[in-house]
Amino acid sequence: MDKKKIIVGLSGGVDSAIAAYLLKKQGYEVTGAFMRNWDAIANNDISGNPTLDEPMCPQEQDYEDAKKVADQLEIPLLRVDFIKEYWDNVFMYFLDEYKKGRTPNPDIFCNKYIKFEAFLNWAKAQGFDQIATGHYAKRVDKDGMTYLYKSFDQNKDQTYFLSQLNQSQLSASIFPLGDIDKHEVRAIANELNLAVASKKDSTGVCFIGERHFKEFLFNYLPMKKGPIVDINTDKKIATHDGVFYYTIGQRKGLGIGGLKDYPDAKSWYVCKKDVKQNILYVANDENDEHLLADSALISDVNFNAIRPENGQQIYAKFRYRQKDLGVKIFLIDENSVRLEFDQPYKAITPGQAAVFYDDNVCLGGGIIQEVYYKNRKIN
RNA sequence: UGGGGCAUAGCCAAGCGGUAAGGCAACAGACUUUGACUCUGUCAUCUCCCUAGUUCGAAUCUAGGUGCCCCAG
Repeated sequence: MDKKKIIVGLSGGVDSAIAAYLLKKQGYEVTGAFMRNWDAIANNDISGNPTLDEPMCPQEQDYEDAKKVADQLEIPLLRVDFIKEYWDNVFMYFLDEYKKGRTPNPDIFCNKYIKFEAFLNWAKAQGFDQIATGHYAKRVDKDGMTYLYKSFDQNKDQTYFLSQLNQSQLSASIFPLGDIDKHEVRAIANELNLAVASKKDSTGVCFIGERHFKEFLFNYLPMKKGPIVDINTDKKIATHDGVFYYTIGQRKGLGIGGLKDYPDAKSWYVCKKDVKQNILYVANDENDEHLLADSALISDVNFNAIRPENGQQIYAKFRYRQKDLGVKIFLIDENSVRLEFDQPYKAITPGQAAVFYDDNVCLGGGIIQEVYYKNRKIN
């Protein structure tokens, strides 16, 4: 039997490097691919971009690192761009959501449309059997289905970002890091003497990078000042730069401090956005009732493998790196569900992903559409 | 132009003669492949509106300015 031909997305980081190494060790015929999906200059990513003035743009630096890794592992490295696809399928969506006053999660769409669609299709066309990535996630084949499980390293688990993948995407993918933790990844990289063994984990929007977020959005969304209103008194207490720059539960960046009428003032938190009237509502207590929700309507629902039962008790994650929270799931139709929370949860934000779990099984996920508290829609 | 009150960091605010609390904001770092939250750290030193004085020593007392507020006109 021929060796399976695998192409690994090499980002220039340590995770994908070790993913490639493990596959090679397992006997696959491994090729690396470096993807570039964001052109800062062409995409007008100017304000809030800390790396504009650097002699080598960060993607080229990452490419150099990926090249070093490929050379050390003795695998070929291909290069491919999906700049247009990224702009059309991820970034436009991202901006549209912001314009609606919601808080999108671009990386979930990046996986759905770029890494596991554009890239996957490209790889197949190049004659590869499967693609692999350095995601911390586990693929489990059982009963003729391909399931997505949380990674062994619970702290790094990235199934949240993979929740929109379907059967054909999952079955064409390999996640070599599913059974080891980050320390081990670093340790292997050190043993191999990899150039990127100690490279800092990358953060920020995938393929774009770290940005001063509000300034980054200034590039694409016009500033539009309006009132910040105390939701408990309905009084204007400050001015904002445009409701879409803020997200529910946000504390930093409001610039509200030391108000005469609030001698015991604590920190202020965003609890509601009125896009139409351009009003930002805030509450003066991190435990304010206006931050709570007890049920939500989830749209764009995808189940990775099987559909849960109607009314089943499961867990949901409403933000990456947030604890799994107990919910009951009610199936409404093919693409939407309603979640009833075991108890009120804080800062549930429309536009963000709700990802469903049954213990370690990632069932799938969707986009938070409407949020309710005590049967009243609060967004 | 009579009386009273107040002037402390970006904002709110302690201090009442002994060598500038605290909170919010901001900034930095940690955490993090969204965006938040969270945690840690920094943040008044010819300084407490200005000037002069009393005192060993004043943000704190005195006098005079300046500005703002309230009451009465």
